[in-house]
Order: sequence, then C-alpha cells, then structure tokens
Amino acid sequence: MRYPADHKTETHKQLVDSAGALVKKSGFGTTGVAALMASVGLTGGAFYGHFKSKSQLFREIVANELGKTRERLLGVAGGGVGPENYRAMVAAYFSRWHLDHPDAGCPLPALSSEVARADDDVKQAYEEGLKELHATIAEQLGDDARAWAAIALGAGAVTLGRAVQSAELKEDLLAACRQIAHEQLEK
Amino acid sequence: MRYPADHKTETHKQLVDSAGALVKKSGFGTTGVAALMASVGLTGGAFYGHFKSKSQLFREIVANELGKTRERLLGVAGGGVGPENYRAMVAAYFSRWHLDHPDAGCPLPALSSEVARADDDVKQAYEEGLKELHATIAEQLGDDARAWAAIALGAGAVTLGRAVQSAELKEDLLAACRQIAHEQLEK
DNA sequence: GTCTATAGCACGATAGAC
DNA sequence: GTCTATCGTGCTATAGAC
Repeated sequence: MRYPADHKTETHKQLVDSAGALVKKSGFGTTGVAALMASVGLTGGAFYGHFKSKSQLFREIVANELGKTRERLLGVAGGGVGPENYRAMVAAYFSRWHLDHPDAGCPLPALSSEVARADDDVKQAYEEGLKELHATIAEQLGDDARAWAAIALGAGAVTLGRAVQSAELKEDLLAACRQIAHEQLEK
Repeated sequence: MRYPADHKTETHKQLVDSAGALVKKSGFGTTGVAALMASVGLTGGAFYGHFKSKSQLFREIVANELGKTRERLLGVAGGGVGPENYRAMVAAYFSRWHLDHPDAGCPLPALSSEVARADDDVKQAYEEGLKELHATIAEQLGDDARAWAAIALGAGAVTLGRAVQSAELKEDLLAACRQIAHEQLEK
C-alpha cells in the first residue's frame, strides 16, 4: 500500500486532537465536517473513512479531551497529593489564560451543553471521563462531595467568565470562585 | 389596520418567550428561524418584521430569560432575606426537576457557551442580566464573592448534571453541590 | 403583519476516480 | 486513504402578494 501501516491510526489520532481543539473553540454542531478535516489538512470526503458519523467523532473528542484535562491537572500538581498540589490545579484552571484559550482548555465549559443534547453514546463517554477526573480531584481533597463541587464550580466559573463582556467582571468572577475552591481544603 | 394596535408588541413578546424556551432546550445555533416562528404558530417569513437579524433575537432572549430566572428565585424565596430564603432558592435551582426541564429553567447552563461565541451585543445583555442576578443572591448572602461562587456552582452543577448519563450520578452531583452552596451561609 | 416563494449558501453523507 | 463531485436538505435573509 502507498501509506505506512500505521498511517490511518496516526491520522485518526491527529484528527481527534485537532478537531477537538476546533470544536472547543467554535462548537460541535456549528462546525462542519469540511472544517474539521481542514484542521489536519484533509478534505471533507476523507472523513467517513475514519468515522461512521459525525456523532462518533464527538464521542471520541469528548473522551480524549477529558483525559487530556485530567493529565494536564496531574501535570501542574507535579504528581503529588496535598494542599500545594490542589492549589496548583485551582490556579491553572481558574485562570484568565484558561478563559481566553478554549481550544487548549477543558472540554467541560466548552462542550457540556452540547453533550446534554447529544445521543447516549456521547453521554456515556462523557460520564466515564468525568468520573476519572473526579477521582483525581477527590484524591487531592479526600472528599467525594467536595471534589464534585470543585469540578462544577470550575466549569461554571470558566463558562460564565467566557460569556461576560468586561475584563473586570471576568477577574472578579474568577477570583471569587478561586477563593471558594481553595476553601474546600479547609474541612 | 387589520390587527389591534398592540398586536405586534404582543406577538414580539410571545416570540421572545416561546423562542427562548425552544432555544434553551435545543440550542440557538442549531435551531432555525422557521422552527422559532412555528413555536408561536407563525411562518419563517414573518421573522424579519420583528427582528433585524437572528442575533438580535438571541440578545432579547438572553435578557428576558435572565430576568425570568431572577424573578423565579425571588418567588421561591417569598421576597424576604435570610437563611431560609436562600435555602429555598438553592433547593429550587439544584433540583432534578431543573435538570430535566431546560426549556423552563435558567439560561446560564443552557446558553452560556453559545453566548461566549456570540457578538458583543449579546455578551453585553448577558453581563447586565447576570449582574442583576448576582445582586439578588448577594443580598441573601451579604457577600459579593460568595454570591458569584454560588451562581457559578449552580450553573456548573446543572450543566454537568444534564450531560451525564446515569440518574445516580445526576443525584450525587446535585447533592454534593447543594451542600457546598448551603455552606456559603455559614461564614 | 403574515404569507409563499426563492436566492444563495453550507450542511451531512455517499460514489467513484486514483 | 484521500480526492472531487454530487445528492438532498436546511439554513439566513429577502421579495412581493394579500
């Protein structure tokens, strides 16, 4: 064959990654197959050699992106467990940089409302990835309920912060939510 | 003329209301003008007699829906200020019923991520409505930062709860976030 | 004011060449 | 594997009848 044996696998992986970034920035339903393929330099016709439907790509994007967020948080925490590690996670997540770079950020603020309207396969992948993320936060806090609240607070803060107009409000919102996120350590 | 003097105003108002419910349920970008008009029994051609663009409708929906959420919360609180009033607001917002009825619920979980990608007029209307909502919560908590966190926590909890698959996780998530929302009273 | 009809374009998905 | 071309459909927005 004219391509190396793992060429399809490589392309598939790059596609889920590049399309994921584009979808987090521009939305899934509002971004066409042609644009998704163009993000890796291919044309629309090649899409269905990799996915049986656009929805299947969404499922793979959701799983991949939630995994990347978990790894990113483990990365900023340096692999340890304790107040300092949790604080580092909060600082990275509740940040102006995160607000301004949805394509490089967490899928929860960017994609959750579209997942809510997607089919069960997508929701299933979302739930599994979310549970792994939760386990990572719960390990830091030692409390399942506080870990769920910290995740919801982070997703809410970034979602709202991106939707408001003024820089001042973005900062106020982030600072307020960061403060409450930190308090989850104190119990 | 063949219609009463305030017919256009009435239709306009009903349109913003019905289209708002539809958009919260199905998304703004993914719902066509024809479907929005059909929700009040009209056809697509009549749309541009009421709005100069689809985006202008979005702006009016955002303002209207944020106002309705604020009034709904004031309603369940019975108009007073105190722990019991705040608890009633939290109970109504962090509820399974709210998860299951996006069309009748708060626009923050349903529309924020689309507002983040909308034009400045829409973001402006969103910011104004959000600040009024914040003032209402801050009045209950007597603390601006805790009020922002309570709003972000609520929006995040409902957004995530709608996106997951299993009923058990929906309930766990709601219960955990409700608990932390209540704790905001204790400081 | 609201209708039907339509212009002009983008969508998801498929077919067949290479 | 990826291309171009295309089918059928839906979109935003406009035009003109009533």
